[in-house]
Order: sequence, then C-alpha cells, then structure tokens
Amino acid sequence: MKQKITIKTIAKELGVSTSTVSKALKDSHEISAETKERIQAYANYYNYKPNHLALQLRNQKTKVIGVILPKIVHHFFSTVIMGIEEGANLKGYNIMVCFSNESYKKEVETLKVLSNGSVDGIIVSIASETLENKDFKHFKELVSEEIPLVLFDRVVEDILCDKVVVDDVGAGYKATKHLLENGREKIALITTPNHVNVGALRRQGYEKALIESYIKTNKNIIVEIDEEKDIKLQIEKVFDYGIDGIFAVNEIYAANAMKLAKEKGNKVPEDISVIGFTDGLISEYSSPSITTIAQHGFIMGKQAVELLIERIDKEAEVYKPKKIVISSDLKLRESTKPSS
Amino acid sequence: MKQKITIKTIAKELGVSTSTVSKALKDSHEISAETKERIQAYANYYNYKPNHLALQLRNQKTKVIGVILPKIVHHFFSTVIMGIEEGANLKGYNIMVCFSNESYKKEVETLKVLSNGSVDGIIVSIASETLENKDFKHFKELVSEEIPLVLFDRVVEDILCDKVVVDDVGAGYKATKHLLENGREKIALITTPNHVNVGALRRQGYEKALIESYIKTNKNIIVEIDEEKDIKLQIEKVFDYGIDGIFAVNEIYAANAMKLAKEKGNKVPEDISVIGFTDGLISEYSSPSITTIAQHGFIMGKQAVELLIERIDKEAEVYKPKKIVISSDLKLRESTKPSS
DNA sequence: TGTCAACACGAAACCGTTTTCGTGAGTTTC
DNA sequence: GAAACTCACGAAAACGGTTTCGTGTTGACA
Repeated sequence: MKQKITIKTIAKELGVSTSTVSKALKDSHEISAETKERIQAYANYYNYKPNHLALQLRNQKTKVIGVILPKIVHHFFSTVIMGIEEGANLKGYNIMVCFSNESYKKEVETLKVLSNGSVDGIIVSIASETLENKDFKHFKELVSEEIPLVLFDRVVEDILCDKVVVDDVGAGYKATKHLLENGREKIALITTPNHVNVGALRRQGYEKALIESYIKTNKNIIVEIDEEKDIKLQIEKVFDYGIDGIFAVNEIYAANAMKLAKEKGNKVPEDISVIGFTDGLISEYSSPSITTIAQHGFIMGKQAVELLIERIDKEAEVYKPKKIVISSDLKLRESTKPSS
Repeated sequence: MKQKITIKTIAKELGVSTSTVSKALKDSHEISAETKERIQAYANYYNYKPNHLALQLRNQKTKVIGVILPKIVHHFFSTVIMGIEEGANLKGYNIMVCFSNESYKKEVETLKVLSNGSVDGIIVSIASETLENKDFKHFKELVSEEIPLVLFDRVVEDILCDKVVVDDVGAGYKATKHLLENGREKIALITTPNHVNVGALRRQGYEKALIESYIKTNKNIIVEIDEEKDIKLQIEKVFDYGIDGIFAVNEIYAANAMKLAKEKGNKVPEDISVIGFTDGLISEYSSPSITTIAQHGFIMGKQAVELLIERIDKEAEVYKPKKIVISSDLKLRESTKPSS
C-alpha cells in the first residue's frame, strides 16, 4: 500500500506540532484562522484520511459489530443480515460477518477472535451442533466479560443477554390452525431434531393446535429430519398414513414434502394442503406457491442491532436482559385451501 | 465493558516490565524459565487476550478483508460470501461485509469507509447503478492509493485490478446450444438491461449460438427486464410469438418465465424448454426443476480472496492485474428435454 | 585481577491520534 | 508599570502492544 499521509507528516511539512494539526482539522477555536486554513488546505490537497486504527485504539471503540451466523445460503439468515447491516449503518457501525457453519468448534473459535477487541458487540444465532451439545460456556464467558451480546432466533434462555426471537410456538400454532380450519385433520409435521429449539417450539404450537381440536398427535406422521441423510427418504414414510396436510418448519422441508406429495399422485392443495415456514424464494416460486409463516428476518436483524447498540452505549448500567418477540404472519398462497 | 487486563497490568502486578511480559508470552529465549512460568500462569489465570487494535496499529495490518456486494438475499452472492469467508479464514483473515444495495451512492460511501485503514484489501462486485452510470472514479482512486482490490462477477475492464469472472459469453453460448440441440429454434431470451455487463455477455453467447445455427435473432422474443416494474408483465409478451425455448440469465427470471409458460397452457419441458442461470434453490425445488448454468460462486469467492491476499502479501511488487475466468457447468434437470 | 561473553531483564521508541495542561507573547486593566 | 488575561500553539501522556538496544550481574578464562 502507498505511504499514507498522517498528521505527523502534515505537521512536519508545515512546521507545526501534531496537536496543532489535529485541532486545526477539527476546526478548534484554539487555532488561528490562517493556520487552520493552511493545514486544512494541505490536508485536503493530499487527501488526508485519519487512520481508523489509531482512533479505535484511542477511543477504545471500533464501531464494528460482529455477527456470527450458522449459515448464509439461506433466505432467512441473509434477510436478517440485511436488517443488521441497515440498522448498524444508521448508527455509524459496520458489521463483521462470520459463519459457524453449524459447527460448535468454529463457533467457539470465531467468538474468541471477535472478543479480542475487534468489535464493540456481537450478534449470534447459535449453531445447531452447539444446541445439541448444550455447551454454552463460551457465551457465558462472553457475558461475564461484559461484552455486549445479542442472540436471535436460535437462543438459549440461561445465557443472560438480550434476545430477539419470533413467537415460534404461536407461529406453529397459527400454521396448524390454518390447516385445521381448512378441514385438514391428519396433518404431518416435518421438523428438525428437538435440540434445535425453534423446531421444538414450533412443534409445541402444532401440538397445542391439535389438542384444541381434540386430535391426538400421531408420532408416525411426525418426522425429525436428520440433515446428514437424504431428506426425501425421511419424509416419504408419512404418506403411508393417509395424510391430508403437511406443516414443515422451513421452506426446504416444505418444498421437498410437496414435491414428494405430487410424485405420489396427490394434488396440492386439493388432496393435501402444505404450509411452510420462512417466506423465501422457494415458497414464492414453486408451483403451486407455498403458503408460509413469514418470519420477518429483516425486522429481526434490525431489532437485534438496535438492542445491541443500546447496550454498547450504556455499557456502565446494570440491566435486566431484554427479550423481543417478533410476531410472525401467515402468508397465504396456493398450496393451501379448504378440502372439498 | 469490563476492565480488560493488559500487558501493563500484568507487568505491574508481577513487578516486571512490559517488555518482559511481552517476551515471556511469546516464549522468548531471553526470559528465564521461571519468569516465563510465572507470567504465563498469571496471564492464563486472568484470561489475558492481546488487544487486536494495538497489534493492528503496530503492524499496520488489520487482517480484515472488506467485501462489498450489491445484495445478499440472492443465492449466487451468498455462495460467494461463503467462499470468501472460508478462503479468508484459512489465511487468518476475517471479513467485513457491506452492501451497496445496487446503489451508486452507497457504494461510494462504503468504499470510503473501508479504505480508511479498517481493512487490508477489498473485494467488490459492482452495483448495477454504478454500471449504468459508468462512473468508476471511486474505484480508480482506490487503485491509485494502492489499496489491494479484487473485482468479481460484475467487473469493469478499465479498472486496473485483479478480477474473477465466469465465462459469461461461453455460458450463454452453452445454454443456448443446449436448447438448440434439443431441437428448439424459437428461443426467448430473458435478460437484464445491457449495462449490467454479465447480462450483456450472456446475450452475446446466446446470439453467437443462434448465428452458428443460422437462426436470426428476433428482438420480439428478447426481453430486458426492468426490475422496478412487474417482472411477469414484461415477460408475458414473448409468448405471443410461438416460442419453444426460454433462456433466462438468472433463476428468478427463469422461474417467472416457467410459471407464466405453464399458466399459458404450455407444458414444460414438452412444449417449451426452460434453462436458467445461477444454480440456486429455486431451480432445484421448482417443478419441474430447472436446468441451469451453475456459476460456482463458492469457487469464485475463494479465488477472489486468494488473489487478494496474494496481493496484500506482496504489496511492494509491481504487477500486471490478473484475471481469473471460472468455467461454468450445465446442470441438467427436468425443465429441458428434446422436443418430440 | 582484568576481560569478555552469556544471561535476564528494562528503558524507550514506535504505530497515529486526541487531549490536557502548560507557556510565551501580546494586550488590557487599574 | 505590574498584574491579569487572552491568544495561538506546543509538549507530553495516553491507548496496548512489540522490538531494539542497552545494562547490570554472573561466571569463565587467561
């Protein structure tokens, strides 16, 4: 990189001290008009830019927010990033994005790297492996170091920090209720293993809705997908039980299930109604397009970053961790309609 | 944030100088075994972490790479990010991700922020508004400041820096050729406005393939989508011309076109074959699934970051900008088959 | 006993900036 | 004409590390 001009070089060239230059550039009243003029003209001419690193060191602020996501090639998470970035920019922050790739080890390492002072605060959605291990000491350590932390979507209650979540139970309930209201009674659930808490919560909503309609849950038509294995093969078996509705906790599962349903000779939505989660492009562009629960990832990201910056700004204060619950909406499309 | 322990505090507590602490923590031979032992034990016990900012200031290196993307809720770009992140991590770098949101103004601002020393180098895919304006002085300025820069996918030739692109002409040719080989002759092209150069290049490939088959291009069945307006309405008109094939330069256009084709009573792939670009989830999960040109975003990202780091490492050397061309592959799926 | 090398550690400069606290010169004030 | 005050600027510390170059103490050796 080319030799950058610094306050020192300006000072030397103009025969003044660095303090004078610094003040002149800030338009301080301590400096005479003509000196200011000279210095500013020089700085401007040589395109002086203050060195960010030096400022960061001095201010003990980086104006950078760290973000750790389980993955990015995923509609929901990329939407959240957009929200975080917009919220951060509004307050003069930049974001440093890292991925855990759902791995516990990488999450721990990334957290360590980010907590060495490169960022003022961190936003995380927890990796599934970590959720499975139930090992959260890296987060607790962060909290005890008082580094501002906000968890979103995949959160864990006993980490004492701010959180932003969707109302997963309510959303699962809403989705199932919608199918029930369409006259569906044998509703398959395609969900994640139980350690992914969002899956577990949506399942609670599903079960709640069924109970309210006096329908017994049937374990045969509930599938917990193991993403290591072939998704379609795992879903397939539910079709042996004469189902008339499918609730999938994300859009990949929904699309797979719908495709299978069609392959098995069912018409969607006539024979089987399908409802998904995460209002992404797949749901929008598949045919029929899929009714989903929209998670409002953008809003989540923005709320998360606002919460975080608030915490950064009032670092001294003691506080009770806040939890923001974002409501989710039913987005009606072609894959659901009343049974005839 | 809690008071962090620094080398100074350790030095004071243990009654040694900061230089001794620094050396001891680096296992320097200058320090006696027992002193090292004491210092390391203390540092370990109090969980000492060197302050990254201080190191950055001293080394004049941030070990951070800036990335500016036009958007993120997009399969190709999120794949590229994955590649960049992985490549960066391998070399001990982190990435700072920003978005231009296709806006010229935001691109300029973001570039300015990143070039103040917060990053060691920058990777960019240019915003469409910038491509339309043809105003690249912000990039040229960066180059003249000798800040390492790599452009990918949407590049501009007269910015003198490293570049990573897909062979868009070849890919457009390959896609069109595939349709021709399937016996299609009236092939609609759904593309971007010409200022988005990837669109323009793919169009060249399309035209080249047609010419080779002695087919005259028909402007009526070529649509340049204006994303401000309704996409479907713009595509619709091509169906008035009795087409039997569609080549779309991205998967959104492909999905829209296919949906329209079906709504108009055509069978895909029997009546009309459809081929897209960007091998994303939409192509995979729509029905029929869509044959596409896979762009290998992950590889592009990784190559881009490797090029950048190479440049950062040999900053002193004069060099000729390199250009890496990634070949693209045809991914056969259900939406194309020979006409009967 | 004087010389020299090895050892273990410290002082100080440095990275680029901000900020507090002088300080000398000139100007008012009584 | 001395005290007080303003003005315009500089010196130095600070942020948290690293690194170069001493330097005082030992011990070995001639």
